[in-house]
Amino acid sequence: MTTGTAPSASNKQRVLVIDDDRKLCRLIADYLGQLGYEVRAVHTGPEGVKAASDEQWHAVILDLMLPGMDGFEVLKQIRKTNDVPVLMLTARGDEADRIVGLEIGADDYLPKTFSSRELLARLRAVTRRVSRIAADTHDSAKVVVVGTLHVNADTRTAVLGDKPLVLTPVEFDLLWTLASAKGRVKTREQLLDQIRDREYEVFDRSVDVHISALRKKLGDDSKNPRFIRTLRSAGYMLINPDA
Amino acid sequence: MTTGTAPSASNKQRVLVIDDDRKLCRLIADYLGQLGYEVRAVHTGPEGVKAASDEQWHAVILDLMLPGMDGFEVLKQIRKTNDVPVLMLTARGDEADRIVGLEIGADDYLPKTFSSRELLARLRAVTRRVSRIAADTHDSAKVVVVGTLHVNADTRTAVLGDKPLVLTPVEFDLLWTLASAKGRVKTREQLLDQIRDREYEVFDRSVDVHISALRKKLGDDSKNPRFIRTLRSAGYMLINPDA
DNA sequence: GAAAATTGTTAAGGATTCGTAAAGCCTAGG
DNA sequence: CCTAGGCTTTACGAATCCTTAACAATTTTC
Repeated sequence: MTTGTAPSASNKQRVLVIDDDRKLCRLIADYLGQLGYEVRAVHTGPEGVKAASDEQWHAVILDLMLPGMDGFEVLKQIRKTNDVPVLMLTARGDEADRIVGLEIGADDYLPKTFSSRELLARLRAVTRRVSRIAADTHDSAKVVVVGTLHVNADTRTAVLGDKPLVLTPVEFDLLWTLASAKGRVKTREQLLDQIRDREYEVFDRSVDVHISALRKKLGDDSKNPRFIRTLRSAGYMLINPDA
Repeated sequence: MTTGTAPSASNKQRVLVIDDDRKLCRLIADYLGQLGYEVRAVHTGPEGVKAASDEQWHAVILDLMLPGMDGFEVLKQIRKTNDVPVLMLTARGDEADRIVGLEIGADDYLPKTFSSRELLARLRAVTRRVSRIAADTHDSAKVVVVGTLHVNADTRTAVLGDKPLVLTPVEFDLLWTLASAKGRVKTREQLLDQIRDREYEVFDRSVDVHISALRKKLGDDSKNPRFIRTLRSAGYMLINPDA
């Protein structure tokens, strides 16, 4: 019996905040953290783009006024690889910005002077819309992209560049599990849990063997991996090679 | 099941406006009309609920201040049968209303003093994700076409090329289930759920047997299938042979 | 630097999964 | 009660592949 469709590792909603105002970040993180969200804040545009493409998020909160790379540019970069819902932070009443933002693919905006309740309401509205639509179309965005690697849980296929990979069932489940947690470690125990209905014993090497096979098919070198990194005495992690 | 995302006869975007302010309705209709939208306005809550459930809309613009039935109630009624994107019209700055609206299922709001550009931007933002995702899933269609195979749920018939297929009830249900999820895996459990009121046990082979029968009637070779592909340890998938 | 711990890799058989034929079983209609 | 059609179960062969065991390579510990 395969699980295969588990969308994410934990069931916490993961929110990425991109804002150079650390105080505001802290505020948001505290408030959402209390409510059971998992929040990470980064403070520059490039960091934000990287985080958005390296890991899986349920929503992104993006400040339009960033030093260096401007918020619109960040949004555009994110949209190149990602359909994650994006909430823009704009100055209250700055209608032009909001319009441009919405037109290039933001999902909503939040006035800089938002109340915590409004933040929560908008976050919920925006993620609800996504899940509602996903439920409607029976298409729960089951694709994860990591660099040139595309993993599709609907068709259970993986494509590297333009070459489809021929994977065994467990290899695919393993890759999917790693992909939906890209940028975060997965222990052997978690992996075995997800891909197989089996107890994990400390001397169990089967995960290692499958990883080895996977790496071979990915053209990955275990000593200097582009995709699957080993974290000694911890587990494995799928990483974004262009970073 | 209604969705509000189904394409209408014309490819015009259809927008329903629910507002007792006829002047404002006219304004919206004119502006959106120029841009190729098809707009209909109704001026009471009950009319709005009826129109929303009777017809397919791409978006609804809803005034919260309605005589008689209040806007929130209208929204709740609509949400009972319908997932169409809803834009609320609220007084500028009335944060409490906006939050309540978002919480009971609105997708966005529009200040009463909106500019035409902002209206358009929000309309687009709200429908963009829907159309993006729903583009290739005609989920209310009663006919699915896969290459030369046509499956019709209304008549419960399937035709391959010009030859009608003679299917047993379960075979048809199975084919229909696969057809309405074409291009995506269905597990044996899901298939059994849909076609039969029966528990799935791991040693249950009846799905396999029906698939085998279906393939025979489809002239399909299980090792190199044109229609029904086996995904080992996962399930079955209907594929488009010319793709 | 040696020993211990951890991970990488390979190859082989034992286990799983699947396709399909045939037998058994159930139900509706005579 | 019998029949016929259809669904499920059983059985077995074939193909695939998962685990285990063994050894090599690497890193950490002492």
